[in-house]
Amino acid sequence: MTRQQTDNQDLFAIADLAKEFGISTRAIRFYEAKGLLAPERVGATRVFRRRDRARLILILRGKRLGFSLRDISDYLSLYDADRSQQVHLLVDKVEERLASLERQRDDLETTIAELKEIRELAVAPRPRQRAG
Amino acid sequence: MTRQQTDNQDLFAIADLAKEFGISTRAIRFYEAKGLLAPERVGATRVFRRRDRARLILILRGKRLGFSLRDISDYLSLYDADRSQQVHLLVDKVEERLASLERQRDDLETTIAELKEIRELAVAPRPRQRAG
DNA sequence: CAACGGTTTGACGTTAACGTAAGCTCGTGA
DNA sequence: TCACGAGCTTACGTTAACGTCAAACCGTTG
Repeated sequence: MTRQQTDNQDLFAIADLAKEFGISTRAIRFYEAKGLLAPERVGATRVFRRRDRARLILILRGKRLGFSLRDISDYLSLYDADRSQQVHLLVDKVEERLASLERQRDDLETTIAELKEIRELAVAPRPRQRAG
Repeated sequence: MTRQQTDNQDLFAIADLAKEFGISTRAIRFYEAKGLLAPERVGATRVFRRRDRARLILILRGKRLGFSLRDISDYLSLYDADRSQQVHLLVDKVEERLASLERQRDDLETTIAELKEIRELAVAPRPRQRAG
């Protein structure tokens, strides 16, 4: 299967996504095996739609944030929690996630501030060796 | 060796730090093996000072941010880059780090915003089933 | 003196997240 | 027709970050 071009804007081969996001096809299959993706099949061949592509974007962002695939899986379930879940249960999970993310943001801000300070100290005029 | 109490405020046993930060002594030894910590020794026993404790705090924060020990090691070297490094080299590394962290912060902000939206949607009055 | 709690150094086990290679199928172009 | 490229499954290999013993060494306390 090669790139889906003229026929349907909405269908992607596994190699399309791999190339677009700079990951391996193996990784994508792995995400499917872990339940993070669920592409359709034509015969044995995976066919990805926009929805799968969107999920993949979320997966990769989660990875950049340092989350495990397990975490990301939970996170994704918050997205497509249409109405299968009890609303208050969903909200609880979302709140929990939010709290954790905001803690992470604080850590991040602190780290950024510290690095900026290091930078300033480095470029600042440093104490000169006193003669004598 | 038990907790260093009356004698010296500045000395910690491995178990002290482990308990304080809720990690295993194994983990601490592992960090040392990876060069992230370098406690002194009294005989064979490790003795940690405030400096080591401070580094440990940075290590754990790095972990919360999803960094590998390798990354954290590089990061720590920015801190104690007294004057062993060329200033502009240090600044380059710091800038690089900063850029990466700011990208991560953007990802984080996006994620937080999305979760808040999910929360709002969940609690918002949902479209009612039309009779008829 | 003997047991106990804390520490040490191996060394092997484990989990996550893929990498890599083998072997097979299918559609297509020379 | 047949070699090629793309895809599939199965399965073993790899790295990181510890967990989990095991065996041995103090210092002290009953």
